[in-house]
Amino acid sequence: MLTQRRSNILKIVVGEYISTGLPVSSHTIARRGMGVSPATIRNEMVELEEEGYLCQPHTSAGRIPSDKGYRHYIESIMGDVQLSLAEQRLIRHQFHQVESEVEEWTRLAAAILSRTVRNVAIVTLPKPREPRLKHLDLVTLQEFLALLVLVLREAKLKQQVLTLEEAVSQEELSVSARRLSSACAGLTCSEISSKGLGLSPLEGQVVGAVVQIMQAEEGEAYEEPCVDGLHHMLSQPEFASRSKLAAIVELFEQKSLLKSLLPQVLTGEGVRVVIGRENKQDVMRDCSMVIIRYGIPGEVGGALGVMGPTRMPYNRAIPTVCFLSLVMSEMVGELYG
Amino acid sequence: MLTQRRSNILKIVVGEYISTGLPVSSHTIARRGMGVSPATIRNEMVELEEEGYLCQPHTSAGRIPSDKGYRHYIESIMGDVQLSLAEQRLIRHQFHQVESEVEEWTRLAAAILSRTVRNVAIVTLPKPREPRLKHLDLVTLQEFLALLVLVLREAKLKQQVLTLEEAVSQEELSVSARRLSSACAGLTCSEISSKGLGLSPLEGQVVGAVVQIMQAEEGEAYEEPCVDGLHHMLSQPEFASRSKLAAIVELFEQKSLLKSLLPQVLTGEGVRVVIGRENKQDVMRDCSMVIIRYGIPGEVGGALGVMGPTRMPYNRAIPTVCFLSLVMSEMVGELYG
DNA sequence: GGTTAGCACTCGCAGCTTGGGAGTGCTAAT
DNA sequence: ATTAGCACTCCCAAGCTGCGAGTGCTAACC
Repeated sequence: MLTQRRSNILKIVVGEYISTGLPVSSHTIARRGMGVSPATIRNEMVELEEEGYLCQPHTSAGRIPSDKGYRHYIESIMGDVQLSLAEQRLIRHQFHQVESEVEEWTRLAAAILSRTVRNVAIVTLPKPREPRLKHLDLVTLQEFLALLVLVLREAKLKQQVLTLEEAVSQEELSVSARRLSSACAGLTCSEISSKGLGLSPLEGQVVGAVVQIMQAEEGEAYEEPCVDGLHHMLSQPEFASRSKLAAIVELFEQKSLLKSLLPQVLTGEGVRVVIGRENKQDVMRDCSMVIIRYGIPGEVGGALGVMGPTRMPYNRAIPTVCFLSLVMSEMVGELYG
Repeated sequence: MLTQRRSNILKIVVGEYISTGLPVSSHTIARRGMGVSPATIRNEMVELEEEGYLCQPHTSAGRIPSDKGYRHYIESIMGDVQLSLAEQRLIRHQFHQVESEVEEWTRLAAAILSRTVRNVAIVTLPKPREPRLKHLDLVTLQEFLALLVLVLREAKLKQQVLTLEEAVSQEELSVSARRLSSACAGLTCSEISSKGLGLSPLEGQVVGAVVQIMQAEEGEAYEEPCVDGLHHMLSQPEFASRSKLAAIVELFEQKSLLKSLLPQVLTGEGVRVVIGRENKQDVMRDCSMVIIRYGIPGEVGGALGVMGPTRMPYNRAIPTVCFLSLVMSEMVGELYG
């Protein structure tokens, strides 16, 4: 356990380094109002370094926090920071101004998050545990072409163009659509496929397509998430080197970070902070993520979070992420009942 | 008009500079098999520089093409390059492997384009001149919540959640939906709003929402386009400086380049190349774009193109962009009849 | 013992110098 | 018109240097 004074020093180092990006000297700390001289602080810093909370970029430079230092700062020093009420109101207000469309919410959440934390925000669409069909419809496009429209339980639309065996009128399509819609409403993909229905060839084709779409939906981990604020991250000095920068941009373009971001956040509730080398990927060893789930547990949910250099304003990121999760959960809750 | 020899020299300078990124010396040109000595070439290069086709980064460096040099290369020297038949087949094959969904096509086109040209590809979704309603449907979500689903002429879906005045059963919703759907099918936004229909309050609300959505659709220039391959551009040496790089990334994140990209390409058919300072935006004064329309003129269409440093492989970019436009036009044509 | 002033020492960094090399422009000869 | 020869320019990387920030150590102090 750290003494009170060391804890204070660590706090100042983290705070100062996060805001300036420069190694923090004993003088700076002394000026930030501990009642002792730089020399004393230096002695303490040696201890902090030996215990692994701080490190030096090189001899005769100031100290910067290590991953362990950040961790301790977040867990034991920072405390339970909250967004101010004014900020909370502002965010709520912005959400109420936007039309009630899920995709808009995620975009808005990403925009707010990236702006307040000045780093990259990632927000996935909410995904239900198991998609259920709500409604289906068929619309003729051309003689042999029809559009199959699915509405899933969570007000989510899917579409597919079907090439028909023979010309079918809109009338006939509507009849089939109505029949299938009422037969399959509320069912999951497997329930639909196992259900024996007396089917016409057309209906068989439609059901086949429905099952295929829903299976795909079920299998897919998440949709492509909404990403915003990449430029914030790229302008950080830690990405001065071309290679790091290219790696990060590529990471975001391929969206392959989903594969790693989501499994991490899926375990457990509450906000999760992954710092530096705790990340699985090597490219992210100088990055941190603050991520959280939102939605209704066991029902429908998504993930949102912010990513940036380890030198990230955690005391802004964590409360913002938490609050956005809360708001998004409420909005999703309202929609899905 | 340029003499044959100067034209040859320009051709070599452009080709060489595009592939290496280094100023091209008279020796290099001489080696690339003109039958004359470097000294002769130097004399010619002085002329070319005076006429504005070449420039020198500094005295005693080789020459690089100016914007005018690139322009002349593209218009008079490069000729009418085509993608090889093998490449054409490969691209066609990839398009046929993907499901028949417009969004997939644009994504695929962007992926192919960015990969072959090794620069940023931008592909918009096709947008019809004037949206027409094809079909609408209403689905209950909760007691006072219904989902309005619109199918527009081009197999495009729109959705909106409606908060109802009173509880309405799915039965009633379906009846209204059917009524409105057949009444409004094939109409444009203004035709719908001017049409006097005997409407229940519910139907009034629905029509209001329909008109609003369609107006928005009509007003919106383009949807957010599909962008791919940003990392290619960022790894080019011309974006070594942080400020340029940040400006470019921001440009793409804000998607504000739409406002300039699209008006440019909307005028006139055929491929359009915008080189360096010909670009309106200052950030793009070292960039070129190769852009083109696709779709059915006057009916439905989008834009696609590639953007990169002025030192761009135009002899790849132009044929690829043209061919993709052709393929996309065919696919759109098949769908929209 | 904890604290602190003083001081020597370390190290990065920015600025300067320097030598080499690539490439040009000019001139005179072919 | 072409070209060899040559002086000249200028970039660039490498090496050097002085400066300043910051440390660690030691000895004195409370």
